[in-house]
Amino acid sequence: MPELPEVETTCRGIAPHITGKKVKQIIIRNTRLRYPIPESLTNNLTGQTIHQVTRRGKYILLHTDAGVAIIHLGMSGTLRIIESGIDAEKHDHVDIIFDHKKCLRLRDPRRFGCLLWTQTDPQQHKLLKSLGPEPLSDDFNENYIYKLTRKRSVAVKQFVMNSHIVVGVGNIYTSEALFQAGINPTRPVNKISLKSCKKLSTAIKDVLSRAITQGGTTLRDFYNGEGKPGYFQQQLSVYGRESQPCHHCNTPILKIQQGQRATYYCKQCQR
DNA sequence: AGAGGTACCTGGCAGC
DNA sequence: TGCTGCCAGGTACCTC
Repeated sequence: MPELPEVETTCRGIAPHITGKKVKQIIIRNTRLRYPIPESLTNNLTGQTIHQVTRRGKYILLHTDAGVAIIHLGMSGTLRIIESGIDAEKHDHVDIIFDHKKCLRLRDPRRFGCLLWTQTDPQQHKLLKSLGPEPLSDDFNENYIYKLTRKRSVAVKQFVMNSHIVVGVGNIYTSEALFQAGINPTRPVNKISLKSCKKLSTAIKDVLSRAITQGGTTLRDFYNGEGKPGYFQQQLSVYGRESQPCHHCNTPILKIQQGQRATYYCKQCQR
């Protein structure tokens, strides 16, 4: 489910409710996420005060004096704030219960997400260490893209989706950004000019920013920290629009397969 | 080093 | 109604 806008929306949704609050109890109903939830999490996080909620790529970090909880929502995870005491449903794997009777509940049907604990710098954690730059930062620009693409022949769609190149841009927003940039998703990256790299970085920033403003994209099951859906799906130009007319030229939108993932594009507008 | 495939897991839906 | 197969927003890890 979540790409960067959804994770950012989740962070913004939960932060005001848990920042400065003390963890009273942690209930783990199922430790079997992508990586097993470590015992060190319960042992160390209980009794700690969350002093900051931050995001790195699609990872959500809960900072305390004792260490940092690292959360990834995978394909189907949600984090929401509820009143403590509400019955858990089938895929509600973890409750972090706070002093003020609020509960941060992690639900993840497909269990592709994770919940880890680190006592050292989270940026140096194995999972975060080699991530690419944040797409909305100045480090992510046409020169960066141009330099990294010269010796690669992979399709631009797969290049953009690689988190070691740039974080947070998943299947939906890659298709959308490539449409906005007018670039065919199958184009080998080393065939893209500096000028097109500029269009690409600009489009990625624009699509992500607009999606964050809309509270993310809810296709089936994304809800923010307060249980509300996102609205960006109403503005999708190509994603999920196979055979429907392109908003710009009326040509039917194509759906193809790239690296086992669906790609949507307009062959007329994207060259 | 880069590219491609596989694995993890469940739910929803189309088709029979 | 019920079964089967396919698809889904992610990404680490393996091999070539």
